[in-house]
Amino acid sequence: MVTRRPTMRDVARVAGVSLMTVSRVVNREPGVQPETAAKVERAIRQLGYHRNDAARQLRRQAQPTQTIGLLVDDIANPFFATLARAVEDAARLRSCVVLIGSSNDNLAREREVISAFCARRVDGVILVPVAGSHRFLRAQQELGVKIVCVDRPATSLEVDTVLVDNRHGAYAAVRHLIGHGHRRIGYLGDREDIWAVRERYAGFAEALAEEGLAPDPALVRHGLRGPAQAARAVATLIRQPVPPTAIFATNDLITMGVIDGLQDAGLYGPSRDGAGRRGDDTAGVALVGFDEFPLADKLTPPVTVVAQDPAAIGATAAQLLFARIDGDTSSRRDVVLLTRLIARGSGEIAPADGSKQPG
Amino acid sequence: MVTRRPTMRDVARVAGVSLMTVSRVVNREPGVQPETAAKVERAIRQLGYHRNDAARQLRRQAQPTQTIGLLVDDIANPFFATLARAVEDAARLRSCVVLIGSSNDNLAREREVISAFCARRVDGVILVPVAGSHRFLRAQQELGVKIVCVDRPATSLEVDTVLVDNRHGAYAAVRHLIGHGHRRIGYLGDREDIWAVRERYAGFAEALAEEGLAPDPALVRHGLRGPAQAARAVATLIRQPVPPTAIFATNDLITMGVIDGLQDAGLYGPSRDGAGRRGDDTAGVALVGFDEFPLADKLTPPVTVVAQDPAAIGATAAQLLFARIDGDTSSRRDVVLLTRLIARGSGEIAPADGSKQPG
DNA sequence: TTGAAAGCGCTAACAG
DNA sequence: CTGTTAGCGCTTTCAA
Repeated sequence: MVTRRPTMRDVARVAGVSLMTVSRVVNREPGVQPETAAKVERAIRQLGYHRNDAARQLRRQAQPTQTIGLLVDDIANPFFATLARAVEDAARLRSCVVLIGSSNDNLAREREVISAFCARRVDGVILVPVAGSHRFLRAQQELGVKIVCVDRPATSLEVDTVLVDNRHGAYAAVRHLIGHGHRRIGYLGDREDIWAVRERYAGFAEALAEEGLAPDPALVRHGLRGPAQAARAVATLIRQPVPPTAIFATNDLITMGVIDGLQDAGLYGPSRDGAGRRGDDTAGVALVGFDEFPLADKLTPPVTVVAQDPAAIGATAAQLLFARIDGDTSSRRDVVLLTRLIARGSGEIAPADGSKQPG
Repeated sequence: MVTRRPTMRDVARVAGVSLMTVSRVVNREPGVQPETAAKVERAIRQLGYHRNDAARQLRRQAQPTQTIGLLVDDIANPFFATLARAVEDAARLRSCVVLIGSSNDNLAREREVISAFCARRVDGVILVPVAGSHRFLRAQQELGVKIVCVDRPATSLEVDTVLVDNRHGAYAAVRHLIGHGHRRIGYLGDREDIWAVRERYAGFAEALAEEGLAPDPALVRHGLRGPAQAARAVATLIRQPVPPTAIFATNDLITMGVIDGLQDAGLYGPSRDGAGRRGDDTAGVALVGFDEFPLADKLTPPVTVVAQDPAAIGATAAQLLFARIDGDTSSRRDVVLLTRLIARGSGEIAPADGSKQPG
């Protein structure tokens, strides 16, 4: 049986007091006789009354709704899921609730979801901005919705931003491979319209340049979406006349795809006597991937990665956002968190061939 | 600069019409002169007007808020993250937005989060119920909040539920190990107060019973929370005088911990010449885990699992919930989805010893 | 086709 | 300490 929700009026009637007294009790405002309050409490319990926050919000105008939005690329991705958890934890400490959405790297969808968030009057939004212009957010910003960008900066938007040192992370990864004797290093990257991806490519190129090398177009693949495409791409790379001896992958999904592709080719796995289906006497291809991922340390060989800390990113973003919601009007802040190279094995494999051939 | 949000009144003034006309245009109601509508549209754009859904809701009473809540154990867990994504996708098709929360398997926290959801007048909640009584949800249910339980049934609550065949999945896993010659099978399980865990244990016991065996207390560990505890537990199991030749793990996190523990003991990894730190000449311990997880197929050996389909679970739950929100008042429905044993290698390892010793 | 009035559930600002 | 009045932004109802 669905009953009408009891209102303060109902509670007031039952308790035999005025509506205002109920309001005061409900909101724990001081200055209510304990006995009166007790009567009201009793009525509240009896009726199963719960405050209607929407109505409350309507009246209290500028007051925060204690609701924020979180828009990530894909909440099913462990990286964003961990980030989301950190945001949620921070929000809960403030009795704030989190609306979640996945943009799927699609600007129209991002817009649509943000719109839905704003229609519910969120206090703020933490956003992994997709490529393209975010000018449409300006309007919301001017209406007081606080915005923090994460993972990538938004174009045409003055907002706090939390990033990691993508370029240096990629640089360190490639230096690491170079340090282990590699000269022919393949690059498998996500869509170039993603800022972080461009940064990582720049780091890749910078490390090569230091060695007097330049990215070899035959060893570079852009625009990979997901593991399947990465697996196919790596398969073509290693079938070339002079294949790469090492691979740099620009994110977790691509790294997983690369492992898949290399395993299929017998170029990833236990060092000798493995069931490699071809290239029996090869020592395998070295691999460093951007992004930590579950079980990276459990593979054979364990995967060397450039790790970001998604929980720290989420917590930082939440901290910035709530500061703004609390009235911080200082100029825009950019936070850059460090990445960390975790050497585990896959990145320390020596080149299979004699190496040292000129770039 | 933060401006006051424009209201319908503002739009009406600018457009030179009445507030009601604006309302009609905003809600695409028929019966407005195209020219009048155009004037209003122009004013709306000029002012950057957006409808205040909270106020709208207030007046439209019983109408849905197009907001649902999703409460999982931990959104950072890939299983729940994937489920969440499926729910979100279903919601988006209805312009419905999703509030997310993690209960951390804590009843008080569950209550708190659900409370926050209901204060925002969600139309419904998809819930992974923690152990304990959920009677407090009855009140919300009577006020019209639809509830669907997922992964575990809720006690003292009449609600639609989406489950998987936990018992049979576990049974199949253990039969599989028995079929490969194992008789001493270890059990590493999560907290017994979780319904699904009890079901899985029952399936484990049932498979053993068919073989005339009973669970050996020395090989059974309950109450494991997370990979670290599982790793420690497996370490003690295998140090026993007569260790298990195979392990059944009741969820993804425990499976990962087991792999960790076994790797440390040199009992998991490439079959020979591995860098096993002890037990050099052992063939390793067989392992089947409940739950699929990323990279399970990439480990050495690849991990045999009983897979659930979290996306299907989420989609099913969303379907049930939205049917209720749309007015389906039929009696409670329980959906049970099948699990699938995926043999990959770790579950097909033969017992290290001569085996065949009596239970 | 358009508009005026009333009121959803609540709180701010005053009275008593 | 408690109550009255007005009104948040919108929709419902009815009248023009």
